[in-house]
Amino acid sequence: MNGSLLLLERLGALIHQSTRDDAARHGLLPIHVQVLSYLARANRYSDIPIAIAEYFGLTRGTVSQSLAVLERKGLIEKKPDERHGRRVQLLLTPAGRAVLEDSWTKDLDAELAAAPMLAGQLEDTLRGLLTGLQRRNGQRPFGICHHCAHYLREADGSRCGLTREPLAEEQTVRLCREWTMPAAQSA
Amino acid sequence: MNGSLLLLERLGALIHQSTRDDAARHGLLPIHVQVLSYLARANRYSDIPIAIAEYFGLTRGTVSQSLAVLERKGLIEKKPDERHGRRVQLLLTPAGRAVLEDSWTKDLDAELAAAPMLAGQLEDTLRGLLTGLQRRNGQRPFGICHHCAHYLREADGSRCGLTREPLAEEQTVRLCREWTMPAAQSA
DNA sequence: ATTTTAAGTATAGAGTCGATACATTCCGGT
DNA sequence: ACCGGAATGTATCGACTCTATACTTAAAAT
Repeated sequence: MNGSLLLLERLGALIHQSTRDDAARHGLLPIHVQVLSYLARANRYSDIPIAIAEYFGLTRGTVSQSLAVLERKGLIEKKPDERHGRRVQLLLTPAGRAVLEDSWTKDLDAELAAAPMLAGQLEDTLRGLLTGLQRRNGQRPFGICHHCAHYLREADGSRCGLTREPLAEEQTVRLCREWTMPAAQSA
Repeated sequence: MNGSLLLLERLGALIHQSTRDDAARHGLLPIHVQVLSYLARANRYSDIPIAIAEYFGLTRGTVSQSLAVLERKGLIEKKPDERHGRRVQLLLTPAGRAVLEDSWTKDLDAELAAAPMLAGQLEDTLRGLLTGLQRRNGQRPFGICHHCAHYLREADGSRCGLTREPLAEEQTVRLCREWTMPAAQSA
């Protein structure tokens, strides 16, 4: 029995609570803010409803309704994808971006600065927990291109080996639902 | 900007998601399981609706409704408190206890065992984060008697200096909403 | 060309959650 | 003993989540 277990459970509850407070300040619910935060960090393969469903472990129907609310409030825009008939690209509006400005993470940041632990070590531990939990839940890991098995560095930029498309530098630091762990670090 | 920030945000989302999965297995929602888990660890000063509202940052009305659901499903019982006319003591039924048996924390436990960090160090860091977040949210800290400023060790057992009542040993390891940090460790 | 899969939507039902109003009990001071 | 406020719990309304189910349409596989 690990003593950190109850602490992590409580920490999860507090994080959820802080997110709820943030959301309430804008007349929203936690999942709304979480979706906005996700979209602010998703690349062009991942700013679609199905990716949100996978990321948060929700059904497509649930996500569809939450997105309708966000669109009605003018926080996101739906843009049909010409190349894939059925797909809808989700874009943050300036108003949507503004919601992310004041966040509980400011507080967390301050607390972390005072934490009596090496930052890198804590990061490694948390990353390990995340990866493990995701694997156990049968979820996609949602990493960034630079550390992806499909990432190809080329003479004049980079390319995704899965879609064969060139990648704008700005896209490669965003979350991707196609992310795959390279063989080298498959521990 | 701390790198652990996004990790903790994602970890919070995953914890919530795991809790939702656990709850769904019993036809419940996350908050239901969280309330049951809380009641399993609350002492006799803290197994009342108002304490749950404080612990999870919800209004009394919201908690009242969730408790009605749990009672209707036979997972808790409400027992009027003779000494305090209006208060209601909340007790887990065997069925309620059974819900807590299979939990995502089993997975988390396994992951923690493989974590490349000293258990005590991680615990200290997490405890610091918790305390800081709670203070920033203006919440009660909800600790256990053994580390409480009101805790009095006596010849034949122990006593709560706030209520003047003697404490059964079994009660002193449970969460208490009256918990106060001793001056010595007020860092 | 036909089937299967993927992606999104629509709808109904249970329940959360906040807001508001209300009832009851306790506790303070006078 | 009385009054007023604080604490605790409940009732009700409205917006919304979330699942389940059924339904579309487009892409992929055979």
